[in-house]
Amino acid sequence: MPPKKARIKDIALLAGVSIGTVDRVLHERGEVAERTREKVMRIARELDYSPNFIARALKTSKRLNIVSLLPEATEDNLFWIRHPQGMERAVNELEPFPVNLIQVTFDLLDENDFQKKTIKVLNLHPDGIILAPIFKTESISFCEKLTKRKIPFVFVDGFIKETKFLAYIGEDIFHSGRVAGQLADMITPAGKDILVVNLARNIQNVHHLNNRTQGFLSYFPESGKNRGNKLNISIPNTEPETIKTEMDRVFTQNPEIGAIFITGSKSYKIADYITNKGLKSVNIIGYDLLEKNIAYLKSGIIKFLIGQRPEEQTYQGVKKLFEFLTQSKIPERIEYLPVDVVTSENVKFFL
Amino acid sequence: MPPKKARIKDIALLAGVSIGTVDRVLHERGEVAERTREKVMRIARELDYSPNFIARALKTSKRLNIVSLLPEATEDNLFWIRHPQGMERAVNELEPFPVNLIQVTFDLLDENDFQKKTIKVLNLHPDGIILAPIFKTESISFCEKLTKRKIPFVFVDGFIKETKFLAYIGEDIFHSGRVAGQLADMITPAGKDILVVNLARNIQNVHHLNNRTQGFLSYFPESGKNRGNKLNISIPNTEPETIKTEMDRVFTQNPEIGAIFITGSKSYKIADYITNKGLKSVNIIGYDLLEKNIAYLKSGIIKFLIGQRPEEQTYQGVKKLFEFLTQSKIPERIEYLPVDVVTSENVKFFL
DNA sequence: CTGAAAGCGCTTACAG
DNA sequence: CTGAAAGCGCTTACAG
Repeated sequence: MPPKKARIKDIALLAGVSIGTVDRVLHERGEVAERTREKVMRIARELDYSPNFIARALKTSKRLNIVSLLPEATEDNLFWIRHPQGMERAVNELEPFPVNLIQVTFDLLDENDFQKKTIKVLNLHPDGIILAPIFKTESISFCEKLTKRKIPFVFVDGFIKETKFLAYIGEDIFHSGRVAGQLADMITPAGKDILVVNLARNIQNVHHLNNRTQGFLSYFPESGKNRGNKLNISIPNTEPETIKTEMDRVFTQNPEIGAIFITGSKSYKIADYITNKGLKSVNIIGYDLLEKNIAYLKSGIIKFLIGQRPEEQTYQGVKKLFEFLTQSKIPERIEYLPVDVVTSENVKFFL
Repeated sequence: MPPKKARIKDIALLAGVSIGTVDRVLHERGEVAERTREKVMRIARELDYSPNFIARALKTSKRLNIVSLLPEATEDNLFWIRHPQGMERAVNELEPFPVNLIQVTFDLLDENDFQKKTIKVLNLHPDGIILAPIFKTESISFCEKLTKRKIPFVFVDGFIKETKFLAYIGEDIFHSGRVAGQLADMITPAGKDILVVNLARNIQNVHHLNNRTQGFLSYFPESGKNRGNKLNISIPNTEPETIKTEMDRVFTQNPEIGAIFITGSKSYKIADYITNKGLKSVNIIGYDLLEKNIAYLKSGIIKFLIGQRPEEQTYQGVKKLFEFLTQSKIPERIEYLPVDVVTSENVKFFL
């Protein structure tokens, strides 16, 4: 049995003041004599006072403003399509508590647009923010503003360690690459070569994708059985023509490629190429449960997809902001979500 | 903007009665004239009234009694060790709302003990129950009592479709077997044989394990590349001696076994055998993240473990009971959790 | 600078 | 059978 929770009434009684005064002290609303203030604070601490969250919620129908700033999901970049769902699910679950969710999106390829949108976000008077820090410099300056205004922010998809973020929820990038490496090693004959393809549209992702690549490659010398060459190419855009040219070149020089690892979310572009060429014995491993990737997973061209639970990232982001804002619960600062190994047989559970 | 929520005050006003009367009608506390009752009910429906859960929680400090009835985790059966953690996490998260969690456990091998414990559970005046229906007949009769008393219950680990359960949260048993089949197929040379081992201590599990076996085997004719024999044995107990005898016999008759699938959670017992024999090239696939299984996963003897999120099962069980009991939210009746594919590289995320 | 009072929406005990 | 009132713990506006 935990000791009965102290109420402001208890504090008031012990301090010999009214509950109004206690409230003024607790909320730092000023207009209180310094001596009174100190006394109240001391007693509150002694009683280990924390406000009754339910009573507070009943009284103040003030809605919490949670604002997200994430890339817009476009025809060309569907990775971001599931993030909103997680936030909406969280708000629904919180239901009787009034939470406003305002979703602001920016163009994944345009720093200027991001910057414009950060201003828009600030004008919305957010109580808390969910942020994907795609553009590093711009994100840092935005985060500094947030810190100055004491607006807590949660990172998803990646984090910038130089900022004072409340929490990061997402992938352990290097390690997810390692998992992919292990899978490639398992299903590829030991003598075959392995190709890593960086399909980077925008330069911002380079760090991210490099990290995955490093993780992938790190598996082999330490634990792998594969003895083939490890090749590594970047394809500057995702036009079928470009991909064909680059891939043709690689395959001409290295006919013994047995597996391809694509570090971005567009494995299906490479799967298109492999299908057209009729290269049946090449194992593809990629990221993210985009519709087109899943189609190739089911047809067997893609063997594994690594999932990073985009929906779960934003779901937990909203929940953690809520708990911090309403109950001062401090979350785990860095929470790595599991690296999901997805095949044609278990994919249905992840949708 | 949703329309403003109706309060009992609004109903009272429209019905021309006091809020006390409205409350009596809403709570079926009787002592209300039939005409009044009907009028109040009609207006409540028209206004689409639902109680303000927060105000109710503030007023009634009645604690909710959630009781779990699960097998006891023993030295010999550690699968059940993580279920309590999920429930405790849920209760913590619900925190400001008063929830009592009482955990009752029974002996996994003893129907009589189970039955005794069901009586104990009923005496605890539970508001809702988390149940693992290991013993079918006994579980059915217990569930009937619960239904009669209008006590909602949630199944984990398995469900009995003949009962009126509120929800099931757990594995899709057949399909998880299929996933295992696919993994075995991927990592085993096409010409090798594949062995399925049923390590069943208690007969109750047979249906469960058969189901996994069926799922496993179903993969090959439809989608597999493996052309070897599929063997299937049951080992009646887990004594090293027994295992050695049985396995020796199988290997003598079938020296070309390339993979072993263990349908229960004690793959480590088979891994012990394989290690002692020095059979390096046999791939083991098993279930559940027991410590000993994980050790073999890390050392490479076990290639894959299938995870069924035991902690998540009970976590969601408590949350769903809570939401049903306090807010009448009806959950998805059958919720299959993802079949987790766990390797030595991603295991750390699942612990 | 401080206190007393009203009220959030509901539940409960009491008076009639 | 019905109504009026008190109170859950907090916040807010007002009076002094």
